[in-house]
Amino acid sequence: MHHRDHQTDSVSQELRAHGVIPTAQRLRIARMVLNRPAHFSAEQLYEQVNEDGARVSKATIYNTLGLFVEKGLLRQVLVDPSKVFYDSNMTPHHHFYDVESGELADIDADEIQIGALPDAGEGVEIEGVDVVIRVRRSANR
Amino acid sequence: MHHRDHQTDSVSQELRAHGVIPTAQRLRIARMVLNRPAHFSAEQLYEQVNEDGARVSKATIYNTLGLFVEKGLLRQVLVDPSKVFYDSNMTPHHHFYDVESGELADIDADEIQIGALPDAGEGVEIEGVDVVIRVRRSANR
DNA sequence: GTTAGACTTAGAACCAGTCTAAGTCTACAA
DNA sequence: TTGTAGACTTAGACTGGTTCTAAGTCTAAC
Repeated sequence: MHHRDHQTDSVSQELRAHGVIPTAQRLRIARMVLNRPAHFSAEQLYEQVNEDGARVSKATIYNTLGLFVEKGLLRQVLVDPSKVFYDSNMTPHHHFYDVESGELADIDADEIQIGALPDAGEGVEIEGVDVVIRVRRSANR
Repeated sequence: MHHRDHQTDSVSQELRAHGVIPTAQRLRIARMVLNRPAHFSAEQLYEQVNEDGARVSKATIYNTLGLFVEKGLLRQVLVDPSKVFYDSNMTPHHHFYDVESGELADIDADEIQIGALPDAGEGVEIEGVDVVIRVRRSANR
């Protein structure tokens, strides 16, 4: 692995702040994905990370994605039954999903007013609210 | 296949009304699943359908679920990254998803007021809006 | 320097879902 | 009643996203 200043740069600090030990692979992934709105699948990330010759294994891609989700650096987006998408935008927001192209677009949380949430019951904690608007860019025009 | 009155009963008519030719397998599945609120996976349906000795193949389970979704008799619910759930409640509604147990519960559409939807753009048709509230029945009590 | 523990890796394994090719059923015509 | 066509069902092979395993690498601390 090349020697870089892995200890002091801002991405490194961001990982530490979330309880993630920064390794070369995690930094490489974090630089491509965090601090920039991005929607991507594990496979897409794998290809992007290894564009210039294989460096990071698939197992590490999956391990890192799982870890980043667990530590609050990424969210999963479930829109395609066949694979998981990840979203680096951690601000509260929702999604347009183009059923035909598979494209995802963010919707700011304040563009959708959700009224009082129904009571979930005793001792039930709400972990998150996901809104997906499925759209079709029809064969018009 | 046993002889029953496949042509005139109400389930049969419901299938025909949705453009689905009623076969013995489709009727068996429809009777277990339609006209009753139900959340289930393909695997769960496969087991339930064949409780008393194997009758309906996995391929037919998947074919039938896909057909029923296409014809508006069922909806898919994407909450678990590893498999698809199906919902026989076709009235507009949303879901609580218990992250730990995997249980799904319906929320009536009118319990969640969604404000004006953001404009999706020119010639873009909204196919559906899915709201999932992820909950955790914490380790209390 | 050694060591321990955490991380990464290649490749095997897993499993939900799809495909294939052969067989079955049904409706209908002759 | 037989033949035929088209739609459906089936077992089992296959696919592809994801996870597991076991061995190797790295690094921080002693």
